[in-house]
Amino acid sequence: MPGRVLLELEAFLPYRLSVLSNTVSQAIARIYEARFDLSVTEWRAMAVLGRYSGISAREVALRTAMDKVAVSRAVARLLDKGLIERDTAEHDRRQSVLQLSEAGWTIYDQVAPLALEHEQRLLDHLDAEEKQWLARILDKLWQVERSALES
Amino acid sequence: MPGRVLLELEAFLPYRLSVLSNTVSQAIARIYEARFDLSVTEWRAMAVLGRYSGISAREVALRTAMDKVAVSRAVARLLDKGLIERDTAEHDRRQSVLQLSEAGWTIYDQVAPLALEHEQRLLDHLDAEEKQWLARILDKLWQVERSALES
DNA sequence: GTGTTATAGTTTCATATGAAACCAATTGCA
DNA sequence: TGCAATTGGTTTCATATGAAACTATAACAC
Repeated sequence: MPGRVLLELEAFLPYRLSVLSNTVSQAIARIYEARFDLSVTEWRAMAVLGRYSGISAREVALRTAMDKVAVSRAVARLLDKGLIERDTAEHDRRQSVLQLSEAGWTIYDQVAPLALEHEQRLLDHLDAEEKQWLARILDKLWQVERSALES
Repeated sequence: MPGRVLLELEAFLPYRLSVLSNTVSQAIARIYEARFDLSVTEWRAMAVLGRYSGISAREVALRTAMDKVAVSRAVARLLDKGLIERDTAEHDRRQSVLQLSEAGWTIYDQVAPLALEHEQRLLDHLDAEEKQWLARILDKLWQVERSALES
């Protein structure tokens, strides 16, 4: 066996990120999937629409890092459930103009605090210094991947 | 609008983890999907078998954080491709005993260095201090979620 | 020992997903 | 102008996925 390279999965950053991210996301998802019958993609779309009302599907895709097919389907289901409203942009009739409906806001106002609460519970286990480093490191890694995507 | 809680997706830890993790994993996956016709689940199974030869499917599932259905299917495909071998455990004939085949090791020896190289490229953008904090913080968050799962 | 319960792994079924093809509106440009 | 290339969004199709049902073996209770 000539100097074989062994990959220690438990210590492999991409793997650790993936597992951590999945367990965290699933924990939160369980909250709103069961209680409000929302999928992760649906909630993500609602979350950006709560923050940026009136944006197009394309912008939802950009801001949620979902692909346009996923957004198209999430939008269709949310329309179906009456949680969002859709118009056509006047300046460009290809684009949609999306916003939460009354009913959508009612759900948003229940889910958003729950999600933030869960995040807080997670962050509560880190001290102030650790939180700062985490934010900084995520920013950096984020930018690395962003620039890699463009090249 | 009575003191509405707004969720800023770009600053929401679970979301940032998810996006970062996905872009990182996909970047690596592209390497071996195209070149070696391996899916993420297949490679993960191979990775743990490279490190822990002779374990059962159940243990593969535990160590990869995949569910048993996913493992079952990955194992089936890897057997098909001749990249792993399967026996039955003598002490418990329900359990399988899995290991990489000759051909499996040949692929492993090509993919493992590529994966580690990609990780390195990512970590190269962090200085020593940042790397230490990252490791420490991931450990902590990991444990939080682990203990949450048990309760 | 027999009956019950638990575990390892597979199969089934219904749903989720992404790539590619597609349609419609817009832009670029000769 | 008119026509090719681009863009926003949807649909199709083939594949991935997970929950639940299932099979086979093992462990436990009595």
